[in-house]
This record gives sequence, C-alpha cells and structure tokens, in this order.
Amino acid sequence: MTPEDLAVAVRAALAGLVSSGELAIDVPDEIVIERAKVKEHGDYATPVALTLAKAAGQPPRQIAQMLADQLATTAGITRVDVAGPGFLNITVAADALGALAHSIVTAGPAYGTSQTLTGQNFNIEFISANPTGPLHLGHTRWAAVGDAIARVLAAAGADVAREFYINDRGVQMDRFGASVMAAAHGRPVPEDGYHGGYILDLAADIVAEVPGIRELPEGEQLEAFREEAYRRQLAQQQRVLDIFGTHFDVWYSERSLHSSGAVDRGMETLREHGHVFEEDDAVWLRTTDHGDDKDRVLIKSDGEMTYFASDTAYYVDKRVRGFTTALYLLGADHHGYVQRLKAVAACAGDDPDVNIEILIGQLVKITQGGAEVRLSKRSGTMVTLEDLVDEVGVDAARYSLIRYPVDSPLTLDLDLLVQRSNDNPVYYVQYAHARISSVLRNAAELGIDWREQDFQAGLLDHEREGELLRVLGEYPATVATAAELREPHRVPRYLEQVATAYHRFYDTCRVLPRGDEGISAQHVARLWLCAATRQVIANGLALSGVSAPERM
RNA sequence: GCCCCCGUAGCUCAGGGGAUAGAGCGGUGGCCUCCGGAGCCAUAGGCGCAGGUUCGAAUCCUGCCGGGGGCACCA
Repeated sequence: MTPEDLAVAVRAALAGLVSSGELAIDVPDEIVIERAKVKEHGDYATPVALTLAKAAGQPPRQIAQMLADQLATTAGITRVDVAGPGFLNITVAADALGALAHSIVTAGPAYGTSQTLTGQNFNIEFISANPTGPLHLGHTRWAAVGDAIARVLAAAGADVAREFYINDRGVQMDRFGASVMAAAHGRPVPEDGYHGGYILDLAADIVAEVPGIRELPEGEQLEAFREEAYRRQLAQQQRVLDIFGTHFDVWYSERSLHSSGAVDRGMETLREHGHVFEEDDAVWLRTTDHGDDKDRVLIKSDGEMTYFASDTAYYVDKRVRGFTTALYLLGADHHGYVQRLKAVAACAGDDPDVNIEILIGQLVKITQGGAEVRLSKRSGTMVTLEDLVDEVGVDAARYSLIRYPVDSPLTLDLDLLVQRSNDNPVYYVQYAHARISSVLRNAAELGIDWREQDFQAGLLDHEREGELLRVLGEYPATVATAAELREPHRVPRYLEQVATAYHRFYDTCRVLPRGDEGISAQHVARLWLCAATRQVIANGLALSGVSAPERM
C-alpha cells in the first residue's frame, strides 16, 4: 500500500459518492496524501475533504465522514478517522505496507522510475564556458546540478541530451590567445587579457610542444597560440568534467554554428516570421514583439554578427534537430537573457512556455578560514572545479552542490567540506548504504539466503519498520516531482530522511539472529526491508551521480 | 531608476496552502557484553516588518526594510 495506491482508493471513493448522488463535485486528478507526522494520526493523512468542501457545498467533516465509511472497506486499510477540521487519518495494515519491501527489491534499479515525462525530448544545455580558462565554482554548480536534472528527467521517462556550447568565437578568444602569447615571450599579459597562473602553464606547454611557434610572423603567431591554447584548454575542461562524472552528449562549437550555415538558416527562419528589421545600418530582431524590454541587434553596423545572433541560431538549430524543449541552465549574472531568449523562441514561431525553459542558478560563494574566497577567472586565485574535487572528492562535491535548490545563493565552507567527517550529509547517506551492505554480507556469511525464503510482509509491524516503509514509499513521488519541477535537490534531501529512518529502525530492530539463535521469518522479513532500503539509497544516489559504497 | 534571487535555530540550509515548522554542524545531558557508535535518544533555540487572500499562510498577493546579482551595436 503506497501513497499512490491510497490516492487511487480515495479517488474511487469520491467517484462512488458522486455516482450515488451524495456528493456533487468533479473528482480531482491530484489527491494529496501525506505521511502522518505524529503516530496519533495513523500512517497517512489527506485533507481532500477540506479542499472539496466549498465546491461540494457541504461541511468538510461531513464529507470526510462519508469518505471514511467508504475507505474503511478497502482492502489493506484497517482504520480511517476523521480528525480536526476534516482531515482523514488512515491506518494501513502491516502486511499491505510491508509488501512494499518485496516490490522494491523486485523492481531493483527501476524502482522510482516513471513515465510521467515520456514523449518529451529535452536538450539540456549547461556550463557552456568559454574555452579560455579552467571551470570555476559557478560552472561546477551546474556541472553537478545540470547533470542531476538530466538524470532525474530521464528517470521520469524523458529523452535527454546533455549539451555543452563552446564559446570559441569572438574577441575573448583573441584576448586569450594574446595573453598566452605574451606569457610565452615573458612579456606582461595585456591589461584586458587573462591573468591566471594557468596562462603561464599553457604558454610553457605550447612552447615546448610546438617548436618554432615564437618565430612565426606576428598575426600568424597570435592565431597559432590562440588555437593551441584553445585546444588544450578545452581538453582540460573535458578531462575535468569526465573525472567529475558529468558526461556531455554533444560539445557544440559556436564556430561550427557559423561554418555549417546554421546561423544563416536561423536568421532566415526569423525573417520568415517577420521579426527582423534594419535600422541605423544594423540588423535587429524585434524581441519587443514578445515581451523583451528592448530590441536586440543581430548584425552590428560594422557587419559583425553579435553573440546574440549565435544564440538565436543555436536555439533554432536545437529545434531543427528535433528537441521539443530547449532547457537552458544559466548563472544569475545572465538573468537578463531570460526575456530575450524567450522572445527568440516566440520570434521563431515557437511557444515560449513549452519549447524553451530557462533556469537561473544563483551564485556560489565559498569561504575558507571564515573569509570569502574570490572567484575571478582572471585573478588567478579562483577556486576551480578541479580544486574542489582535489580537496573534497567527487562525491562530496557533487552531493553538496546538488543538495540545495539552485535559486538560492549558496555558501560552501571549504574548511567544513575538506573534513572527511559526517559534517557532510553525503557521508551520512553513504554510511547507511555501507551499513546495510555489511548486514547483508553478514547474512550471506551466516548462510541465510533470504531471497529464497518466504517473505511474510505482516511481520514488519514494528513502529520503526512502518516508519521506514512509509519513507521508502515516497521515493517514486520524490523523483517524479524533482523531474517535473527541475529540482534535483529533492532527492538527496529525501535520502537523508531514508538514512535517518533506517538508522532508527536498525537501532531498535535486530536484523540477524544472535549467537546460536535460529533463523526466523522475522529475520527474513527484516532482511528484505534492509535490501529494499539499500536499493532506494543506491537508486537515489545514482540520480545525483554519487557513488553508493559497500564499505567505507 | 528598472529587472531577477534571497531573508526560517548560534552557523549552513530544507520546508511546491494543511494538524505540534525540519536536517546537519555547534550547546547541554544520556546510550557500546553480539548485526558498522561515520549511529541512536533527550533537551535548549527560529519564520525580517506591516497589510491582504483563505476554513487554514513559512508557503500565494501588495508595500516596506536588509543582502546578493543584472542593465550594452560586450562576450
């Protein structure tokens, strides 16, 4: 008996009351079923009667009572009480609740997946850093969260492609090349260039690996340094992301957007829809037709394409490639792009509420020794993705970044994360997984083949067992909600509840036989519950790209 | 000036209209003769302010106060 099962039962009960004429309402699609917070409220509670009272024109307690009478006859439900202003408190039979342990183990990695987003084809673009330096902490947040969103969407049945847009065109690239070239000659880096220490490393590598590069003619040499540095820096970003466990399906070069003709095609699409005009010798997109606060330039009066022109073409190209939704994950410093990107979709003839979706992630701050560590790509004192991983490891880094909703600013205390202690909740969750793994190993050593034993769900009737089962039953809804709202932080937060419920269970419920005690059906039932818990933790950690260790 | 985000426990943060607002760290006090104490139990401590909507608001709306970020024929 899961919350979903109960929702079905409640809906059926409502439908029954409607058809018998006792209730005049439309049966709602969504029925709120909550896990009871205090044990006097049974196992589950629902406020449906309160919600429907006005529409039905009847007092909530009266509706609740009619529902209670109906539900009390439902198999698996042992008790239904009307409480307070009209809540329904439902108590479920131990065997109906305990059966969940078996179905979780049977479902395995599939437990928690659904088809709620089946048919949707997402292009999820994130990080999209310039290839002019290492990935810093802001990129790192998206490296973890973007990947987690992709995983959660896929778990909900959607098709997902992860895409990294390489900003390899424009003046920043030239500044980057000039910086490396200057460093290669031992000259100071230009004022508007990149000053990080990595520039010196790049210069040294290139000089060593490309003989004679410093003797090339000025213009040719600048280009050579730019391209060599670009290639190496991109490879470095790719290597770091690979270690981090975030794997992109497509690395899309801005240059290729131009060379493939996609920019021209995109421009043509916009013209067809009548939103392109010329003024002051420049070519504009009339984004104000669709909610932007000013029109945007596509081609400057000097004939140069703007970055915005690439962006529009890139969007159109994503749609041409067959994605139903282009999902953009941007930093808070780009929030001004939201309106114009939405307008681009509208100008291309799409529905901006359906075909394009933009998530804004607030900035990450990091403190060390009580002081903020600055994050400037050009300062040379930036904290990079690599730094973070070196110090705290991939699991702790990913977990602590995913654990918070992206629309709230985040401050990470490096001193705290550096400690490999339970200061970090990731260890708390992983520890629960390792602990269960140990119990199951011990069971195997004792020769207990619990999978082959008769599972008696009704034996899981201890309060702590019920508590744990109810938490485990919330996993599918947690994943589906995380996908629907693009809020992957819900999963780790949920796993922390699972870990707590497990530890509480384990603290009072002996799982394995003691000493020379024989194996009872209760031991077997509890082993099933342990295995189910471990499965949920493993599935949930996988959605965050965090490992589920058997030992720690 | 206009736009976006945030304000919840000493600290870092959860809480998509529901009953007594949670977690980790930090305080205080307990629990190891057998399955992992990286754990469990108890206790102290909080919704920035003022209105509004609602049977019910930390949650939705308005205003104010405080903090962060953004405005371009830059990328």
